Amino acid sequence: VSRETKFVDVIVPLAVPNLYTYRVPLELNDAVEVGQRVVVQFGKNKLYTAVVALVHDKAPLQYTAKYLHAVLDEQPIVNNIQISFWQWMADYYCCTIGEVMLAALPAALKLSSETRVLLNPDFTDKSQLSDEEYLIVDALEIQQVLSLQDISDILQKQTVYPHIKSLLQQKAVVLEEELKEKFKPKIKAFVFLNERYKNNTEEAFNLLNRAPKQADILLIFLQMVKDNAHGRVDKLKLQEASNSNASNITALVEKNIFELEEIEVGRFVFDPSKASSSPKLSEEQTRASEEIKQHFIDKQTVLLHGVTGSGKTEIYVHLMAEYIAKGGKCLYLVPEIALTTQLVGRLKSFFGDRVGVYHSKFNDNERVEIWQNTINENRYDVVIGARSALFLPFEKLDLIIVDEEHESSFKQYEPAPRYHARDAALMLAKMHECKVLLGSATPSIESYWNAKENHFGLVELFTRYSGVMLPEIFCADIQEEQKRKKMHSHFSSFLIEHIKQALENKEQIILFQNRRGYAPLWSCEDCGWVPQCHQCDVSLTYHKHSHLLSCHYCGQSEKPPITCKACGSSKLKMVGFGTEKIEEELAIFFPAVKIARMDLDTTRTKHAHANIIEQFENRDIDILVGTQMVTKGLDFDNVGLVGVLNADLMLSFPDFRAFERSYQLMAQVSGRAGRQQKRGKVVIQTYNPNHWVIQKVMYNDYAGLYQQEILERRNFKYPPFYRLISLTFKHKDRSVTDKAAQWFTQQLIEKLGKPRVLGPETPYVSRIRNYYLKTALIKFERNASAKAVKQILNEQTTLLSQHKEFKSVRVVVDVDSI
DNA sequence: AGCACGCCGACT
DNA sequence: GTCGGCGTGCTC
Repeated sequence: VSRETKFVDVIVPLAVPNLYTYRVPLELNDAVEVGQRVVVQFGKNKLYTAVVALVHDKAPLQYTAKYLHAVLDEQPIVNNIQISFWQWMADYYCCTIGEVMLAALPAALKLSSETRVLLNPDFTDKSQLSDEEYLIVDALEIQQVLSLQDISDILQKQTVYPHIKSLLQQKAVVLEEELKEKFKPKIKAFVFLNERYKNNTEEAFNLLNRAPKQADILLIFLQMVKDNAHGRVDKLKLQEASNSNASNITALVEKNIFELEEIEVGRFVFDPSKASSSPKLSEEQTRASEEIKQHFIDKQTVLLHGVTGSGKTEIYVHLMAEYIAKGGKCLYLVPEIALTTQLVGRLKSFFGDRVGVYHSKFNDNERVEIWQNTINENRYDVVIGARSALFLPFEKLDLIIVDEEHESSFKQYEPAPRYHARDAALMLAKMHECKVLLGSATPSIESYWNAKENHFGLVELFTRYSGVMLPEIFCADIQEEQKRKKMHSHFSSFLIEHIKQALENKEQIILFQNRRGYAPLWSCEDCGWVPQCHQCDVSLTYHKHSHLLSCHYCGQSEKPPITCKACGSSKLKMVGFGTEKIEEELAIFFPAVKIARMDLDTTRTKHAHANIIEQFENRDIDILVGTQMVTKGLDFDNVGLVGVLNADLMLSFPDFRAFERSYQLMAQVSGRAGRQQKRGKVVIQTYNPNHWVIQKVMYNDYAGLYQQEILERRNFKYPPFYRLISLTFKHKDRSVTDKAAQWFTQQLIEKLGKPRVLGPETPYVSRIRNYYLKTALIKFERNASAKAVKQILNEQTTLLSQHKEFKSVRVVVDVDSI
């Protein structure tokens, strides 16, 4: 044991800005390492699990450091790269490293203490106690242990600490902080035959001649164990197979015929690797894969742009297999929603149990298991996961794949860290010195620009893999049909006709209605025109209470026009309709048809999403109505028709990405149509069949979309030419929020210059849980120093927290907000 | 995030 | 008068 006094700087799991220094007790000197979890007392008496970020010998000068309570791990559970990655994320996304740690660690690794109140056994004289104190002591005599919440319930009061404090002084009670280890390894019970009866089963059966059920179980056991090298059988499976219960088996154990063994098993038991070789690539795919490798020679990142159905997944698998053959490790990131059993199954068929899967629908214990398996670096060759998989403790990564790179769900909004997984992956790759492959059928404008500017390598695939033709795309002109009175509520006769046809052909149908279309827009009933902001290139949003149209970005507002600026009609009104309504109406038009809906409401539970997909695959559903969910990662082989119910609603969403997103959604959902032998059809309902974005969709012209859109982005100062940081101000008093937001933006304008600051603006939802909201936006040139801007922003936030009128106003900072 | 301290209204 | 509510500041 070394004698010198050590100190550790730790990350506490709270939204506090700094690392905190603790003194290491001498006896733990050799036990403490960077990346381990330690127990520290932080504040009055709370214990927390902190992670060691630095071990050093410099005693703090300003204060006396507290001692560490304990070291939880023998080996680090977090490596140095992760700590740098956390720090980068905190700096870049303007949050605390504690918040990053909270997001990074699976909950079961973050134990925190609960204060427990116990009676002091030496305490007898209750005469001096107050009424409340008496109540507490009384309850403790019955229950022995109480939590602070229990006491609060008993007293029917919020404030309990003063009473506890008084009881402590009178030595009536003692406090205890209990830390609970939350991770429980999964235990499985196995049954095996007692040695004595191994070669003499007859004797065992003789013992059971008056217990037919048990004899039955033994018989089934013997059958099950036949092709089992270990001579053991899963207790639950035996129970199931013999249709018995736990006590039947216990009886056999008591008779010493069976023996029980409890074994810690992984939660993820795969079939043994099928060791299938990597997939056969088509000529096109081989070319793409070779190009990717060529680019990797001098580029860290490659963008793979391949139309839907071009077989990007096979290319990923092929590439990963090559890396793995050289001993490499891969991370495969997908949007949460695309992480379907279909995809995971495909990966497992190639890589067997060398695949780890990590996402938010796993429970804590499962996540800790993957975490620990990742530390044990040879366990997985590939980890497939949603954005949080970035935080796994990889020792060394060689390839990161970000599939559906354009997906906005890679960006986390709430809570902090508000990070974008694709962008964070690029940084993580830099730290691991590894390669990144971004893949999409409809790349984000930013990524495509990066590729065009030679920051990324670009590889494109224009043909579909299996020879399936790209679908035929039609427009249904809503305006035209309205004139001829042929619209049936939300359905054009054109679409209805195609639905009928598809049903007759026994083909399945997907109808797509964008939920984001719920943004309240003011729109012309005759031509679909939506008022636009003159300086921001976004649609104006209608605010009912003020009866004003206002811009989400610059905050300018105006009165709704009386007549349509496009066609002169006076039929202007608020619009928006959702999937539920569509499903309802559809059931009226097609009463005999099986219709299902897939959106956030119908997929809340763990397996709901998979169930709907399975039903659709089994053709138990004829028409699937859904939101964006239906556009993601699903491969069905019998979809004859895809309908987009209202393209205009997404085109006029008040967001500078409206066109990009509309194109992506329409292209992705169209990609669902088509069968092996037959070309699929897509019907897009719109007021503006000539809208340039719809035209690009119809001709599958991504390059055209990009060319047009990149001009708009430059003109209106949006990414990739400018970066955005959005600010949200919150306070309980409306006028305080307003004034603070005004003051803050004014200060920023002085420091950053007028054109770089927009707002403040009242967001559409202007009050949440009694907090009034205001928003503002910082826009700055791509080549300006983001660090400098963030520093100014941080200084300004500090000033706000010192301002006597505004100090209680919260500011939420969202960097690269979408 | 807790928890303490300190300031203010509404009850014994 | 005090109890208990809430705003503010600090935690190594």
